[in-house]
Amino acid sequence: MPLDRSIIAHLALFHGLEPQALDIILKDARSVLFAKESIVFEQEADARSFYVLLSGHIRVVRTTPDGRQIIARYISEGEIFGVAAALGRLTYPATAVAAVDCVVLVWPSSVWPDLSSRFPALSAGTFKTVGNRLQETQARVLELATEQVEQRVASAILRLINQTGRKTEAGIEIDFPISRQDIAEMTGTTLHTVSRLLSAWEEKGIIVSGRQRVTVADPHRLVLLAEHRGDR
Amino acid sequence: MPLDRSIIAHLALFHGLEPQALDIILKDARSVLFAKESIVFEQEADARSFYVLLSGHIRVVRTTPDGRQIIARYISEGEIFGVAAALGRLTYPATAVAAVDCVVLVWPSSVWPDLSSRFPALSAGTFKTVGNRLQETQARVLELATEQVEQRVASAILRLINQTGRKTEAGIEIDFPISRQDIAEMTGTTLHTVSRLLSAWEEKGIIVSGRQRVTVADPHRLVLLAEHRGDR
DNA sequence: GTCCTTCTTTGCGCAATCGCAAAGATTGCT
DNA sequence: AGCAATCTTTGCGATTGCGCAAAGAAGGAC
Repeated sequence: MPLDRSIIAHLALFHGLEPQALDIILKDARSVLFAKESIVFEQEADARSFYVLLSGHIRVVRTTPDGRQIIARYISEGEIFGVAAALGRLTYPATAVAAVDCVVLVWPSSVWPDLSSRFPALSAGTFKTVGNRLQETQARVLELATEQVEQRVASAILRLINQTGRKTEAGIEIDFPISRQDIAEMTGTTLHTVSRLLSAWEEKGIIVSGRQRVTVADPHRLVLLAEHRGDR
Repeated sequence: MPLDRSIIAHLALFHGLEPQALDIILKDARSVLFAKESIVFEQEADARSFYVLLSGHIRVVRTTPDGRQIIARYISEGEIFGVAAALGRLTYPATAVAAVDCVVLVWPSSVWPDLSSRFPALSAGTFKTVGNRLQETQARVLELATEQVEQRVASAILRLINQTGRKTEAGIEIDFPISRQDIAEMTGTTLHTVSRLLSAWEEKGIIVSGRQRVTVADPHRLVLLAEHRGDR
C-alpha cells in the first residue's frame, strides 16, 4: 500500500516540495514500527538506509572500544536521521535505539543520490539539519570543556524540555522515560552525581522527579543554574 | 589576473571535476594572504564568504559568552572551511585565525547555490568534509565525556602529528607554533596540567618540546598513553 | 498480591585536576 | 646587547566529582 503524502507534507524537512515530489519520494519509502528499546541501526553497520521519525523518540548512542558510552542526541518527531551515506560514510557512526514505540519511514541509501539531485530542496533541508547538528555538537564540546557538572546537567535538561517538553500540572515534563544513567551519559558524568543533583534540585522545588521521569517546575531557576557558575 | 587551475586541481575537494569546471569555479575566487595571527572571519559575523586554505594552518576557535574559549579544530592545506552559509547558517559559529602566514582562496557565499548545483561533485565533496567533521566532533564529545586528561592530551597531539606532522631528526614535529595554552584549549584542561604532562613525557623520552613546539620522539608510547587508562 | 528486576538514593573516602602564585626560560624588539 | 613581553615550569592547597557499597523505591510479571 502506498504511503499518503499527508504524513510528511507538514515536516520542515520537506518544505518547498511539490505534492507530486512528495509522492515520488514516498515511493521508495516504507513505514516501520520499532518497539520500545529495539535497535533501528547499529554503530559500525553498513549505512544501508536513512530514516525519518514519524512518531516517538530515538536515542542515538556512541560506544567506545572499551564499552563506555554516551548519548549523542535524541531524535524528535519529524527529524531525518541515519544520513551517514549522504555524507559519504559507509557505516553508521552510532547506534539508534527507540526510546519508546516509534513509527519510522525508511529509505534505502541507494536512492539518495537520485532523490537529492532531483529535489534540491530535500538536499538543502537535509544539509541544514546536518549543519545544525554540527553546530550543536560543537556547542556541546565547548560545554564539556568549560563547564562544571551542575551546569551541564541543568543545560541538558533544559534542552530536553525545549525539544520535547510536555505541560503537566506540576510543570514541564520530559516526554519519554529517561533514567539518571541516561542523563549521566548525555553530560559526561555518573548516575550518582546526577541523582545527587536532582535530589538537591527537588529539595529546592526546582524540579519534580521520579523513576525515569523528570518534570521541571521552575525553568527560570534551572536556567540560572545552567548559567551561573559557582564562583566567577 | 585570473587564478590558474593548477593551484586547486590536486585537492581532494575538487576531485572528479573537469578542467573547465575548475576554471569556472575559480572565476569567482580571489586569493588572499593572511598574516600570522590575523583573523579570517569572526564568530557571529555574517557568513559572507567561504574559503579554501592553500597554504598555512588555520585555528578555529569558539568563545563562550563569558569569554572562555576552545579550539574547535585546525584547518590544514587543501581543506574547505567557513562553509556556514552552505549549511543554511547566517553567521559563522566560530572565529578563524591564521596560525602562521596563510594563503587562502575566498568565494562570496552568494555563489554557492549556483556552483553546488552546477557541479554536484563539488557539493558532494563539501558534504563529505562536513560529514567527517561532524563525526570527528562527536568523537571528541565522547573523548571529553569518558577519558581522563592524560588520554585526551595524548590523543590531541597524535591527531596533530597525523594531520600536520613533519619529520625531524628528533622525531615528528607539529608543523606550526602551538602553546601549552592552545593544547589546553583543544582538550578542555588548563595550561598548567598540559605543562606538567609534557614535562613528565619529556622525562620519559616520549617527546621533546620547547616554546610553542612539540616533537614526538616515540609515537608508539604516546598511543599507549592515549589508550591505556590508569586502572581499568 | 507477591516476587523479582531495575532504578534511585545516599554515605564515605580518595584521586584527579584545578587555581593561584611565583620564578625561570625564550624570543623579539630597539 | 639589553629589555620587555610572552610562554613555561613547578609547588601546594582546595575542590570537585568519582568509585564503591548497600539499602531503599517502584514497576512489571505471573
